Amino acid sequence: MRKTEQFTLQEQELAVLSRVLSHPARLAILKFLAETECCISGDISNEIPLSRTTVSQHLSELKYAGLIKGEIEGVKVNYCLDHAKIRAVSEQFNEFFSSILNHKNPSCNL
Amino acid sequence: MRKTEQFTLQEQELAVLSRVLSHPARLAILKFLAETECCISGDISNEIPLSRTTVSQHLSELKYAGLIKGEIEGVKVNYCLDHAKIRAVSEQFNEFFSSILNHKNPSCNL
DNA sequence: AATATATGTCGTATGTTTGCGTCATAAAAC
DNA sequence: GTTTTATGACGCAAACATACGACATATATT
Repeated sequence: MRKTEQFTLQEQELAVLSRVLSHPARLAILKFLAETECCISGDISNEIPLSRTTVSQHLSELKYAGLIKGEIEGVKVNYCLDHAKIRAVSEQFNEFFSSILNHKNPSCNL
Repeated sequence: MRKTEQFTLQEQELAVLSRVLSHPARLAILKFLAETECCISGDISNEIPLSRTTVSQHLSELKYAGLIKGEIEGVKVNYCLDHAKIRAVSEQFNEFFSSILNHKNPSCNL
């Protein structure tokens, strides 16, 4: 039903990234990982006001999108931000906003 | 079901903005409005590969979020970007990304 | 070996989004 | 005043997302 394939790759890509950022729990996880730098999955579940399973799901979405990395350490899993990817995503948003703002045309006066 | 109220206002706000940007049609509409500066609703429906009703719905979401403005002109409606709001949103994304990137801590080596 | 701990996967219920046809409204053209 | 045109609102079906308990797995501890 969703007709995403009708749009440009740039639009699809930025839409997917936006979707990943469109849940407050995922933003909270990113912020928490930024503060702690590295931490085990359990710590994150304790910090986020949702069940462990739900947090695990959000973590795997963030990982799938490439925003975070996870490393198994025995029974535990250590998660941390992928700074390079996040920088790239930040750039992508910046470019989009710049591109739509730099078309200043005085004929518009609403 | 969505437990958004459990999170900070900043997180909720950015999540809502991200959601608005999370559909390629809405990104395409923003880009089209940037190129044409001002245009009537009908022009947008013709440009976007979705039905007129669906485009109208996306337009009202963008309008509700404040990213675009619409001005009635007789039977037609003239839409255009709200540059100030878009600049503000761009800033909000920037601040979020900066804040999570500026916690460089050498103890993380994944 | 048995138990405890950390984590991911699966199934499922519920809520949300998307897409579109049909209808309502209101200005413009005739 | 009737018809045409542009648009939004409404209602519905299909798809998708969210949240979570129960289960599976695999490493540690005893």
